[in-house]
Amino acid sequence: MPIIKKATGRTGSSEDALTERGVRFTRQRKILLDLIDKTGDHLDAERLYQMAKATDPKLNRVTVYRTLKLLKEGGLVDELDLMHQAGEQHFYETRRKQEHAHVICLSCGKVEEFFGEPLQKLRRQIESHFGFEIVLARTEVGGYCSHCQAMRAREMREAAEALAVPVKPVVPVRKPVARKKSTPAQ
Amino acid sequence: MPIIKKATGRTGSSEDALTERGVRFTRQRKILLDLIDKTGDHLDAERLYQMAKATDPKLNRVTVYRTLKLLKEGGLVDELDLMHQAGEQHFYETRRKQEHAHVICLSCGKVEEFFGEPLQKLRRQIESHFGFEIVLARTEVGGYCSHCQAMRAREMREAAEALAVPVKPVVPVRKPVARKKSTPAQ
DNA sequence: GTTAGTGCAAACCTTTTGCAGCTCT
DNA sequence: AGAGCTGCAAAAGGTTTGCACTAAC
Repeated sequence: MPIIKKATGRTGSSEDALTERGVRFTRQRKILLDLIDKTGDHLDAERLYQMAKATDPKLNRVTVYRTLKLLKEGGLVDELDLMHQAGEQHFYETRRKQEHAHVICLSCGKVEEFFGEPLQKLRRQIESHFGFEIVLARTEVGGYCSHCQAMRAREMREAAEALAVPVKPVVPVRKPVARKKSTPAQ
Repeated sequence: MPIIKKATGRTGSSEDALTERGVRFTRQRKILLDLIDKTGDHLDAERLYQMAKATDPKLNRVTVYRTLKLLKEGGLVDELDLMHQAGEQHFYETRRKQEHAHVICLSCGKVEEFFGEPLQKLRRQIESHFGFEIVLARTEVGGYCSHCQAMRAREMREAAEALAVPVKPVVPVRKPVARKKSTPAQ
């Protein structure tokens, strides 16, 4: 398997990061890298595939997976799970200099990014504590954003009133994952 | 879907944690909860299934998944990805009072746990920064343990000597996931 | 002209679902 | 008795692989 050179200088685009060591910067890879780079969002493979098809209708889903694997191994993109909020797929973002945590609202799905010194401190402590060489780190936090907290409180109150029982906190339930159902003869 | 009561007291076993709110503490669930509780390891669904079958050969894989989902939603167990070091499966551990990070060696697969104040500080900062209500948090760190660092250094030196080229650091490559292959007519 | 990359189809692993029958309480 | 749970079979979602062909260097 080819190994791609880690981005060291980043003179301009990410193009410089590839090329060395026999890795080819093909049309397909250019499209995909551009998409990941330019979209601020966290995209998953399927969405990336759909977007890439707009530019190149012949581009195959498999190429998306292979490219993502390459970029991931080369340290150009990071893979996220986002707490599996929407299923088992992975999400991708271009690797940034500054490490950050992802904060996911389990109700509305909004993702916030948190930068802060505890992350650096954590990293240093783990390295010195275990003599560990960190290659990648990922911290994800799931819960409820301020907006959804208010909404949930209201819903809970209304439900309680409707049932005429005293309000009692309930363990939060993750929204059921929207699985695509087969539509048997609609 | 039934909701199970969060463990509040934990007087002895985890049994008290269930029972309320119509959730039944069945033989199968007892077996599985015991396994997760007593094994220090991080088990995935398949391994858990195999181990449970030793006690109850009729226990079905589906029951494992359903039980894990229940325990997860009830906050009794935490789900880990362990950096997908071994594939796409999830790993489980009983929820502990003290939050901790998982440190995974990408070479030998060893998992260490790190407790430390940066984790608490991170949590507090995220809560106050976003007004976020944290339900669960997960931080995973991948890299090389001290043992494997030495090993990799040696291997690299040897490879370099064999090729008679100057030593040059290489981007670490994740070990290929061991996929079960179909054995077409051996 | 080589070597690496692509597309296609088919496999693969992990997890979920539908439903009839069983079992706790 | 009845809600809740289990097992079974079958499906789904997401990802990977084998192979012949194509494109980048």
